[in-house]
Amino acid sequence: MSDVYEKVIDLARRRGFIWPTAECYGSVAGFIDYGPLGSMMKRRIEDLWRSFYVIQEGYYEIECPTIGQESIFIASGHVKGFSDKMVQCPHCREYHRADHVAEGHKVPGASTMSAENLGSALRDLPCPSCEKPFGEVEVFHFNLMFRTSIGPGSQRVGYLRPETAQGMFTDFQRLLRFYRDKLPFGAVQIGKSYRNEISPRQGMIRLREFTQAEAEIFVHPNEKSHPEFARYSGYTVPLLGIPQQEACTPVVPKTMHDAVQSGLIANEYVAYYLALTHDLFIRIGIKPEKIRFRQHLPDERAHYAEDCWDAEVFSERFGWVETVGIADRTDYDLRAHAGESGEDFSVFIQFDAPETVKKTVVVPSQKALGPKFRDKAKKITQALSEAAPVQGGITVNVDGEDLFIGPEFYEVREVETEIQGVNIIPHVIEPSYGIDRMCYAVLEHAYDEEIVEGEERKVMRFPPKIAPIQVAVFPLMSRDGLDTIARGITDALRKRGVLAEYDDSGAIGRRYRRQDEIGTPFAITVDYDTKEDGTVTIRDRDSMRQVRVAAADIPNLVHSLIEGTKGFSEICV
RNA sequence: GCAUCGAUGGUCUAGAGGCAUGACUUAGGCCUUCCAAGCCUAUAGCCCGGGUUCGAUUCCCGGUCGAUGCACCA
Repeated sequence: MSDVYEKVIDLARRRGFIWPTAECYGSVAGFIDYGPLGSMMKRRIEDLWRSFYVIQEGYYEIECPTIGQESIFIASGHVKGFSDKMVQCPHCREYHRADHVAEGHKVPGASTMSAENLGSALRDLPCPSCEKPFGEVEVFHFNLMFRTSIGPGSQRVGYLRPETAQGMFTDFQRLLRFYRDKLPFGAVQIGKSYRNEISPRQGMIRLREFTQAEAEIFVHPNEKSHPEFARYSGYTVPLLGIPQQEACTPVVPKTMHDAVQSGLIANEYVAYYLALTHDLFIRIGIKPEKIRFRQHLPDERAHYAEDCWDAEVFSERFGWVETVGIADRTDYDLRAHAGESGEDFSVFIQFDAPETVKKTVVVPSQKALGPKFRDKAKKITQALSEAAPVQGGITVNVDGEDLFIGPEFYEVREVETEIQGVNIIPHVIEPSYGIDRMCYAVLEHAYDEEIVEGEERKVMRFPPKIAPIQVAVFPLMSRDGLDTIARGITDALRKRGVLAEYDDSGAIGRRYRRQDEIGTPFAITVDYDTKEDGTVTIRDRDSMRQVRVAAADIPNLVHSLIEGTKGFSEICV
């Protein structure tokens, strides 16, 4: 038991936060089960995320299938781009990225080469592990997407989604209607995504099935000022921009206002969600000194992305872990789906005032054309209105025949037309959260041990809002009617919507410690004074301080302590 | 996926080719008027498959999971 990771994972396993999946069959790497307390905590984190994105921002949540048809992922680029060309050395049986090996030996165009060509390029190159030349090898694609088929005996290919984002793009037209054709708007989704990682390790950090919370915010390409930017413009966030990374200088704290003004962050939208993420991280219990925002370097950023930042959280075990990605993805995704589906993914932007455009046009005279040209009149009319406006006769081509139409058959007129607006393809701002990584960070950062009267006390210092069990209720002795009173208080708390646990087994000190270890923020104890004056003690997990309060006030008091509208120190006076 | 090492009650651990230790936890009881006290009792274990052997949890081989290194990856 050396580092915090082992202690945290041990505690999480013992107390029902995180379990290896299906242990009775021996588990599989990259999959985990959330136990009773872990599920509760994860749900509370997701709900806090919702309170930011859905309630505060007004981006409604949608829920799309985790299996998608092939076209979706052809459009998104995952069918092509989400796979690696791999090669196995026939001598030492090690796997390598074929393109990386070729690049290492300066094979021109290695990164874009086909599998066949890469195979022949590798023939005489030495294996990076055993140095022997590869010889005749097969270069194969390893796609990180789980592939399946839809329907019985069907040829229809499906994939388990590798991200939740595509659902918001494929529902774009419906969403646009839902938001009554106005930009900006956003939609979010919390759900499972799947990536068939080659070798997942690092416990909860790299999973094959994981939970993402993603927001896709659709904005006008030229209007990237967030309407609520004032909320976070003075908010300071630790930034590790490209300049800092290139100069190897430390993180700089900057207000969002300054970061946007100086051009470090591309626009207000990106900056806004950086600050919001920081805000959310603090609220779920991630330590401020273990948060930084790192900007993607130009070569790691997707070619279409305008700007991209990762929120990284420091872990004693894993170092800086990317937990959230916040990117301005421009119009790439919508254009991709427009191209693949042939549908229109644009938004009509109405001008404040219609623009009037003066144009000279040809107005054919139907009255004159009809009698003269009979059945050809219709086509001639059409051709005339598209012709350049010249006086004195126009030659038009109808059914391969050039016809001269005299000036008596048309009129050249100056007209004013009104243009009501323009069609644009919105840009997408995408904050994408790895919920499992957040859960791990919360567990690791909450873990604490201290020595109390010569005994080690393990405490999970979760924020009250995140703690799975919100309050524990104990009778000092499980007799003399104290247990009945305590059960009554437990019921009253439950009626108030508080998750309360009753416990009367063993010594009181042991019961406090049990709750400390699972991070229950408050404990109510019913003692003999309760029978006299109707008061109970309420104990604060972090300070271990106790105050007497009226038992009748407990449900409302605990509720406000959990919601954070009241702090424990306030009730101590 | 490769290489090395490991796997014993829920947790930590002793152990040997022939009855599997101890501690903590948990449960029940006694005791106890606020921070893992004490006493009694109980529950619970040799990762899976194959081989060698009269007999394997122990030795051998394969697998699974975990740790580490390499590779891979956000």
